[in-house]
Amino acid sequence: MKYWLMKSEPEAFSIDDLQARPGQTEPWDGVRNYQARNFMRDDMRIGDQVFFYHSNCEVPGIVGIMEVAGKSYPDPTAFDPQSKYFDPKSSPDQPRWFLVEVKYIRHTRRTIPLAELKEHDPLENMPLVRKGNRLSIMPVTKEQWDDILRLE
DNA sequence: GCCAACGTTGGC
DNA sequence: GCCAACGTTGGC
Repeated sequence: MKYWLMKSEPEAFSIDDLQARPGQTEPWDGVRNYQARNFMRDDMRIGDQVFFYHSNCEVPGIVGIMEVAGKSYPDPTAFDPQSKYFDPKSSPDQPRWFLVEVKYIRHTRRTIPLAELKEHDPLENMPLVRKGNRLSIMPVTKEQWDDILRLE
């Protein structure tokens, strides 16, 4: 089993929004970055554990845990001209963007702020805490996962 | 294939 | 709201 971290702006989609879908999976759509796409398309497996991270908000940080609940498939929002994620270069025949389904597991007991993660030396190699990092989906090692949960 | 211009992300 | 960092686009 692998571990991951996925970012979302809470104004667009928050951990509370995910929780509000009990027993349902949620498609993690709208990712338009090749590296992040490749993680979803090629490396994520059902059952992988994922930190939910709130970005671009008052207190950016880890707010919960979810689980990969469905294998990857082409992101349908890329085909929809009405969608803000529409990409005319992606077609059902030759899809460019992919997503996975996720499901809610739990909130963390508190928001674990980015500022705190940055001060925690064992996490210094995480892309998340490195300057200028914009990757919205990244792998997390088992050691990092356990470390972060100890900060909870 | 280079690289300047532009757009986006996301912390602060 | 600002702006640094970075990815993408397109002219040449």
